[in-house]
Amino acid sequence: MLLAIREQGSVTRAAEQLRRTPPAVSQQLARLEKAVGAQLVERYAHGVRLTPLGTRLAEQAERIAAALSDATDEAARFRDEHRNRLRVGAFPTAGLALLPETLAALRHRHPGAALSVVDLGPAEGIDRIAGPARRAACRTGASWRLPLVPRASPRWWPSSSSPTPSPKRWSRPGLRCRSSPASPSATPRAPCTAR
Amino acid sequence: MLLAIREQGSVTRAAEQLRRTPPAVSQQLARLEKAVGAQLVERYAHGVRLTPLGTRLAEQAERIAAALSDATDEAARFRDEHRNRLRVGAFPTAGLALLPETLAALRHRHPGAALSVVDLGPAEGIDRIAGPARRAACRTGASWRLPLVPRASPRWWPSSSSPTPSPKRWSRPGLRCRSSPASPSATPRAPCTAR
DNA sequence: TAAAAATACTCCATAGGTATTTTAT
DNA sequence: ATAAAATACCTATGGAGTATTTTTA
Repeated sequence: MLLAIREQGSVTRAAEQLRRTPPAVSQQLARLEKAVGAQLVERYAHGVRLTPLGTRLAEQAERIAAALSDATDEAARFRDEHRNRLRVGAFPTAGLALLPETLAALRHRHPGAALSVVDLGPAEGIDRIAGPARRAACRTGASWRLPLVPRASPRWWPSSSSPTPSPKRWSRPGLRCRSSPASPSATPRAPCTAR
Repeated sequence: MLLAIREQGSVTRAAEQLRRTPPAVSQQLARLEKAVGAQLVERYAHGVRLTPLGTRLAEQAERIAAALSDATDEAARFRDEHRNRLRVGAFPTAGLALLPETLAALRHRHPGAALSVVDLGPAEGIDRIAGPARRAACRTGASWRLPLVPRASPRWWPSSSSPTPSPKRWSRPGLRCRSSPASPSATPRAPCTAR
């Protein structure tokens, strides 16, 4: 507010700039002056001027505002860089049975995440995870007839022993997530999951 | 609070450091995480660790806190430097008649000012203002028998024409003050005043 | 006299506290 | 099982609004 007052040379115009009413600005200013213990502005005919101390404090306020906006920028940039994009591969049977609640839980834990699902046969698609393109982060699999042959990089988790977890526990934390700096990957309670 | 959490590695201990209860800190943290839109800490057995984004934001918070404390230091330093010390010289008759309400008004306008009064004869004491020592900022005088001989630097204001100003106007703004960077000087409605 | 700023007051949003539940090892 | 964190709920401080008065030129 001090910066707006300095810029506008008037409490009323500062209030306009800040989308506030003049008394709000005037009262904030009064509180600041009380806290500082000295006048920061002096009135004149059509507005208000900063005193020497007011000017100094306004310069400090500039630094504070800059640091503050740096922080919000930083956070926004970080969020952009680490936007969660998760592609899940699943064969239809498993996908139908497991993915809805898994995805629901994921959405709940990571509201901003961009989730997508690709349809894969039980055996194919490991390359999508292990291969250089990394076209999927996570997939379902099952040792049914074809033995799964994990290559070097994928990691496997066994499915949970409880086939139907209680909705209470499931609703929020049922989904275990292992965060990695680049992209968090999830461990749904599926027959078998690879990343 | 983020800084305290980082320093203590625990919400509870951070709360102790901040003289708050743990839920207060936890809720602030939750608000910040909601505002940022991402987790800033992760729980473990006996406390909490900052996430990478949390760490970055804590570093920004350090800058903000530094700027903030710089500002308060600056204000305190300014106040110390500009502590208002005002020594008024007056000859007894004028002092008795004029100084009480003058000083009361001064106190009202400058609650932090250190006011003092020295007793001077009508003619003596101009040196105290004009001289190199500047031992007084302001004095009363009168063209009674001895003509006043202002030297180079003192400035003179004539007394007010209204001998008894209304208490309403007098109480707050009746005293005109001319602020100078070093030491404000006042213009009481006195027979004659020099600075 | 006319503008802008400062007050008086009222209301509501939000920070913080107490009591309780959930989590992690 | 235990210590810590998170939640639910409540209270109260204080920021902002409306209406009014005071101030400055």
